[in-house]
Amino acid sequence: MWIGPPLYARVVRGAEESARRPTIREVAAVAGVSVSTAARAVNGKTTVDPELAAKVRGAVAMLGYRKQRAAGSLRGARSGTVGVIVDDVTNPFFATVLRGIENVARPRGVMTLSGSSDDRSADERSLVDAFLERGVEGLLIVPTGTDQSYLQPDLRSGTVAVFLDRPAKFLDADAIVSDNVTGMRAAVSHLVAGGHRRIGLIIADRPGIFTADERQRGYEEALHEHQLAIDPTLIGVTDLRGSDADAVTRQLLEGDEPPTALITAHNLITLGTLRGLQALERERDVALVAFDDLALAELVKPPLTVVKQDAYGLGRRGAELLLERLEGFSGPGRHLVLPTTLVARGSGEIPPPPR
Amino acid sequence: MWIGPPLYARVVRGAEESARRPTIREVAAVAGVSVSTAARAVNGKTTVDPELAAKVRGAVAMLGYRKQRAAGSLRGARSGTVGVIVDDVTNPFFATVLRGIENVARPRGVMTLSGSSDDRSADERSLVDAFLERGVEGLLIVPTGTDQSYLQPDLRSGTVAVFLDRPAKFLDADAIVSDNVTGMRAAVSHLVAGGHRRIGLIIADRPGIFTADERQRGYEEALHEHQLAIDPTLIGVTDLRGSDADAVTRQLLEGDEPPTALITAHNLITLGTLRGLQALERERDVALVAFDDLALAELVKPPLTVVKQDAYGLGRRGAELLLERLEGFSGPGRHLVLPTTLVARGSGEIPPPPR
DNA sequence: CTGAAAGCGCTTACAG
DNA sequence: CTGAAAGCGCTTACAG
Repeated sequence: MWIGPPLYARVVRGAEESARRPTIREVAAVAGVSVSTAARAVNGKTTVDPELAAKVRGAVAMLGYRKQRAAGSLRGARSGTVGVIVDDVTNPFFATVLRGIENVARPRGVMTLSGSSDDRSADERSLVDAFLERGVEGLLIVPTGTDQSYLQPDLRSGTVAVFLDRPAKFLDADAIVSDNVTGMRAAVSHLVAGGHRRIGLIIADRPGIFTADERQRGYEEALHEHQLAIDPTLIGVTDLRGSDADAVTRQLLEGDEPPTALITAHNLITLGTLRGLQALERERDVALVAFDDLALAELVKPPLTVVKQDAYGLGRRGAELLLERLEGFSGPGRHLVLPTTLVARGSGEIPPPPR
Repeated sequence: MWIGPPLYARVVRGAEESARRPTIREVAAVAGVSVSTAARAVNGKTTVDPELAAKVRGAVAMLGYRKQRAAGSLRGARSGTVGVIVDDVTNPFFATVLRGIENVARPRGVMTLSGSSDDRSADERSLVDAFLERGVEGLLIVPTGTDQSYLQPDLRSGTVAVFLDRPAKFLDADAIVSDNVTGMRAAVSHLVAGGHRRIGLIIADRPGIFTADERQRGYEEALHEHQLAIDPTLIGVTDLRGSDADAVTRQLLEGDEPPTALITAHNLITLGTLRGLQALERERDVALVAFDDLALAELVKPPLTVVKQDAYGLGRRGAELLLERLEGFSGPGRHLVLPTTLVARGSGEIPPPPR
């Protein structure tokens, strides 16, 4: 076998001082086998003479060889990456979704590229572009409100997409969501059972966002079911992130016929509402049921009654749906709905004032 | 120009029904230019006739072309990815670090592969392996305790690594950490100034973990400075995640000469300690200063006095250090220390009981 | 400003 | 079980 000068030089120098990474060709040269055999050994194929495989392992260790999957993926090998887009990793709900994905994907050799869209469609799209350029096999997306039909061509050419927490719009794809309507109905029913008739809802101003719409629908359906009127003065609307939930809460409680109980539609709103209640010193006489659990929920006074979502399960099951398709499943989009759980801790069991 | 049958067929069919992604070659064919020119246009090089560039853009749109960076990175083009390893994304501290990284890297065209090590060295290494196989240009790592010298060969061949929250061991590399010692000293001094003499510390059992060691050192130095003895019966040790901090706290407070104030060494411990204090109904008479802020810290009773770390800054500045090296900076490892801030909210201002 | 050609590091049939 | 060779989709000198 003839070894050209540059290769020869590298092999002789070993891994000492080069700026380049060693290649499979160099591994093969050092091990004294062909590139094919070196590649087979590196990839753990069983059809390799154990002695040669050992030589290859030795060469790999000596050179500090690392396979570059990018090269193989050009020839059709899997890239072993998926792209994940969440609203904001900094929100524990989405961090938990991400961890659920990772815990399913990683043991199967799939790593996650991730990014936060901050619920902006433009950011969602630029993240999708960036991920696809980088060869992800699939996408797990918490979609923004608008429209996901832009993914159609990519789905046709083999990319797989699964939508988390909210379904895609104008696109047939797998989706996995929480049972927002039932969760919200449970919150309302719990308060009604506790004697409340004036139940306020504090929700973010996100028309078109699935979770917001569904939760509002659950609220209205439950009121209807309990023969209670939908009173717009009981519904407080915050900005997208719920950063003014504090003020909105106070306003709601300072109305003429204020609610005796409140429901907050997501975890960031809950923070503001708690602040508002504490500022008014009303946290012990206004009932509160919060959508989403919080780390300190049991430790505030009174402890927070919540509707828990299975954020981790959203990630896990979503990743499973994706991996099934990467391993060959094809068929129309599947829609999974994960149950929510009402956890009574105290704040939701405050009775209405006697009248 | 001769177009072979398969290419021709694809072009004629358009993006309709293929399972393959369109290539730059097809874009070039449709636009009626050479591959070189198509590539130049796609990459936004200015040395392209505007008319041809427009044709190329048209072909790109028509075919739904997406560049495969993997191919280019084989020829030396940048991969536009970095790998991030944190302890656990589910911990808001690390999620914020990750977001800080993303917010610096993404505008510069660099996407993040990420994973949680759960503070296990084996997981750290397998994540590093997985990321390097996938062609990351650099690594941002919250290292586990052991030893990072295994990265030496990769650093020599051009990989860049920056260590976050804790420095690397046995490896010369950039690192950015919080000022744990000063933060802990501030906590102790604050309590001493409030009249406390018996100040307990609840810390995780992580010998060799930089943050734990430094915080314990800060605690001991500050006691020394204030002429207070280091009393082992005032130091409670929890497991790695602080999941038994509840029990450890109660034990500490039920000793013969219990502390009148407590310091918790990280956010997960704080949750357990608060639970322990509430169970004993002592949260209003034992002072508490917590390392790390928490979402509901202002809303518990009494509101939590904390030593805040700049988690976001850790991510941002860490990413900046990394990008500087990717853009050519070389030199010995730099070490940055970010200040911490004591935020007095109530729990840390509880006076010791009169004696 | 444009195009033909080489080559990055792998994987993958194919022949032995 | 092994090896020689082709080729994935780009980028990059190089020649015009």
